[in-house]
Amino acid sequence: MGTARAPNRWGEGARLRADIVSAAAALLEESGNEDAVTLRGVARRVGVTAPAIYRHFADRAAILDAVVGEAFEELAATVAAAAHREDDASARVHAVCAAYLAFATERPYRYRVLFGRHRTAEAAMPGAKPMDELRGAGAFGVLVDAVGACADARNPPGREVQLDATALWVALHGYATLRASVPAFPWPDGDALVSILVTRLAGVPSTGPCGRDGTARSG
Amino acid sequence: MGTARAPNRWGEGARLRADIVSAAAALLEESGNEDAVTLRGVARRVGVTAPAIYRHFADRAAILDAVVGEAFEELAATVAAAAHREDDASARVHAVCAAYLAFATERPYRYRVLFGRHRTAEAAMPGAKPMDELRGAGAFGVLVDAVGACADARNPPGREVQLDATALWVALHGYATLRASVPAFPWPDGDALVSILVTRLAGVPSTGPCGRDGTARSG
DNA sequence: TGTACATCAGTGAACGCGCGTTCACTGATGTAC
DNA sequence: TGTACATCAGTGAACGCGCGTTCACTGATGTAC
Repeated sequence: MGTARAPNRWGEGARLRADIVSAAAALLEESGNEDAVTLRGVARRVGVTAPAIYRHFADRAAILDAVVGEAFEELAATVAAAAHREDDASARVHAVCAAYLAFATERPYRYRVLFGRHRTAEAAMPGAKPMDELRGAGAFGVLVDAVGACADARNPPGREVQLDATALWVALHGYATLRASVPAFPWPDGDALVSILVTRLAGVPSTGPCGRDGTARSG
Repeated sequence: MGTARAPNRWGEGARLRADIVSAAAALLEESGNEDAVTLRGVARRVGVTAPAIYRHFADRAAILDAVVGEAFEELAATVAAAAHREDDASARVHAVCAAYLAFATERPYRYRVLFGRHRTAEAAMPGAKPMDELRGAGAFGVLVDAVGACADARNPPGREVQLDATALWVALHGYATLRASVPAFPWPDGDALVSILVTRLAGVPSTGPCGRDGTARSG
């Protein structure tokens, strides 16, 4: 693994930084374990000796922080793109949720590292922060906007958009992680469960009038 | 840490096994990290040398498996007890969900190890299993029964109990893990979110008639 | 055009550490006769 | 009641390993004069 690599030329040292983050993300995706992403392993993967990492990152933790930051940006970009593709408010909520779940399904460990870390410095900070200081605020904001637009369009006023969006997010996250962790569970086919979560939690119709139920399970 | 310990007497060697599992669970709860539960760390905690572990466990992984097995039993017992304390069908669903979340809140890392492990031998098995072969089937069965009894009592037929219970479980899991991972998020006060999830996903009223909304947020 | 020097991007060797696991052993407790 | 032996429940030393990190260094590329 990790063929030797010619040194970058003057002024191009920053390329190694990007390669380190990519290698760390790939290692995370393959090992499925944050602790398996070692500094030496990343160096091997990139084709560089271990001390070379220190020119770009203060320590091992900084590498993982960079992976997390990049993953948050990817997630936000993914759901924002899905939102922009849909004009209809209800369809947009469904599309955003589908994109969110697709990200979690296709990159399960990258997704996991976003919200699955405990005991980090960030998680240890007690009390609420303003939303815009939270990593992940971008993706959540897209969801809030989509749910809000849908509420404006057809729901009675008084529904609390932030609360609805939070409930929906929580449910999507649970589905994303459990489906990966407990694949042997008899999950319903297709997107039956997603439809139920979206329609019931955000008050968004799936098709036809604003009903409570999602598509029936075909089983 | 780990004061020296007199050897068990003849026939009482099994006591060490129980102590090992307890120590491993405690280490998990304190470190917040499965990989931090090392065989040597457990031995230190128990007050025994490392090789003594091998009299009771084949290897390090077997210790963690035992912790997981015990945690699944604890969770099932907790939710079953909550269910038995309530006669009213709707109140029972709420009580079961509250007990589930309380378990996850009070023992976050023990909870996390139940459903938060990826790439285990079990998780790698593709395809669905019969429910009763799944670890965690006990706790989930309690939830299904509670939701089912509530549906019998007041909901129109045709709602799919298994599907409703799955949606509810997924949402509870998401809430339990996210609240621990992202404490800085502006979570709604009290059990507003839980009420919403229970009432909307399982069709269970919180108080009064069978409405769609949970208790309003006081914020 | 040449040369001394500065800077960049990394290498190679070494450190101390804790880990999982194996091995031969020890001392206390029980059992057969 | 005594004694030889078996079993149990562990100990102590050692192994090879990969880890994060530090240190002095090398060779290529640029710049000042």
